[in-house]
Formats: sequence, structure tokens, C-alpha cells
Amino acid sequence: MKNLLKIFKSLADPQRLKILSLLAERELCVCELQSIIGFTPATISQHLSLLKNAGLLKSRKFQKWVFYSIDWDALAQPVKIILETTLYELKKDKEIIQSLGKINSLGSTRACAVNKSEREEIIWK
Amino acid sequence: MKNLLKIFKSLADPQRLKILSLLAERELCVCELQSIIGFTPATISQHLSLLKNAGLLKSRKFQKWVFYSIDWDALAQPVKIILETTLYELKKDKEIIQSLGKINSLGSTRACAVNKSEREEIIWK
DNA sequence: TCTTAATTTTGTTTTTTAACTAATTGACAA
DNA sequence: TTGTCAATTAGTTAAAAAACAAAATTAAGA
Repeated sequence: MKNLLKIFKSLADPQRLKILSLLAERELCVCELQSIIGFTPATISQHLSLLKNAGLLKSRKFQKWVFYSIDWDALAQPVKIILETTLYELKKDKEIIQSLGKINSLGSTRACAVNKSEREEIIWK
Repeated sequence: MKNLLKIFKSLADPQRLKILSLLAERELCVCELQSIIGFTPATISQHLSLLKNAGLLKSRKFQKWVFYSIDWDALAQPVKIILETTLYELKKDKEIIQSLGKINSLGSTRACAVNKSEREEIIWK
């Protein structure tokens, strides 16, 4: 029960649902998430470590940045089902749609976006 | 998002997961739930109204008692999937198994169990 | 009608959670 | 090595949640 409980606690917050929806699109670093959903870097970092601790996310360091993404491979089947269902539903939400729209307008001049092609060759840890 | 959030908040508590697992077996009144999982009637009642408010439960009055059960018919498909997956997983949990065992040893001499056959003819509201 | 039993509501206390600021760590660049 | 930027950790505060006891409500039964 403890594992499931951790999952549900991690899903029981609007900011974290937003973060998950964004990470379902592509990997993002803390500063990108911050610029999309607001709050301080510390707050975003807290949400991310909570989600990671629940087993939903993985992260990797690249240069100065830490990139987070959904850890699909590590998810147990039932959790995968719950997360997929949730993400599918969230795509209909106005506020989520708005956030997703901001991903594309992040701009490629951001420091963390400059070495994109190089970054994508790095293996996940 | 608000609806899903309500669902996840309602699932993010060990007592409520236990209550849902019990109600997945059969309808139960507040006093039966109380005798299985403990806490005061007021606390049980609070958990039940929170779950009902999230749309997961329905209730009906029969004589002195209020019987609660899972409102499968009213659940939207994605919520149904999430709840089914969750209940399936919870069946493997030691603590949940223990609680489920207590359903059968509730005893038919309980006041609320005496008119069982009569009760089951009453329509849900 | 009056009493009793089951449940709910109200008010209170304690714990947990979400946010912030400030201090620390880690990686790179000057 | 030193400075800078990204991220994390630590410490604080305010809000939300979970429990309880006590009072209010509702339905039966005396």
C-alpha cells in the first residue's frame, strides 16, 4: 500500500500534475519548468524530488542543468496504467493545455537549449 | 483537472484506501467500517463524505443506518480504470488483506446486519 | 412524546504540506 | 583559483488535512 500511497500523494497536487503533463511531452530542466509554471526554483525542485521519490521520474545531469523526464521503463504496470490514464485526461484541461503551449515558445536561445543535439546523445542515469 | 485532483486527494490516505477496499467487497454502514478499521465514528464519517464528495461513493439510508458503497455506475471511464487498478493492487497488501478478513467475522448478530434480506430490496438513492 | 442508537456537524488540536528566503553544492568559464 | 549560474538543501511560515470530543440531527421503539 505504501508505494501506491506515495504515487497518489504525488499526484494530489495541481503543480505536480502540470509538471507531469509537461514532462510527458519531453525532458525539461528545472529552469525550463520554472519559466513555464512559475514559483521559485526551490519549489520546483521540491516537487520534482517528490515525484522522483515516488518513482515516476528519472533525472540526468548535463553540464550545468538537471533534466527530468518520466521514467516509463521503471514503472510497474498498474502505475503505468494510472499515469497514462491521468495524462490522457489532463490533456483535456484548459490550464494544462495552456502550459503545454508554453513548451514550444521556450525559445532556443535559452542557455539550456543551446546544446540540444549534444545533450541528446548522453545516456540516462 | 479539478475533478481528477479531488480523486487523487481522496486516494492519498491509507484509511480511505482501506475503506474503498472494504466497500469493494460489499456495502457497509459506518458502524461496521468503524469496527473494522477503528477510529471514532466521526472520523469514519468524514472519510466517507470526502470519498462521496469526490464521486467515488453513494449512500442510502436504511432504518437507523447509512450504508455506503462504491458508485460504479456514476464513475467516468478513466476514474473507473484508476479505481479498478488501485483496488486490484491493494488486494495484495498485507494490511488490506487483514481488514478484508474482518468483514466475514463481523457477525450476523450486529443490529445493522439483522434485517439484511429486507435491506437488500431497498433501492439506492 | 421521550429515549436511545447511528450518524453527521462543529470546534479544537496536532501533523503534514506547499511555498518562500537564504545558504550550500556542483559545473563550467574567465 | 575565482566567479557565476543552476540546482538543491535547510529553515521558516502559512494553509490544509486528519484526528478527536462534544453537540446536533434523524429514525425507531418504548
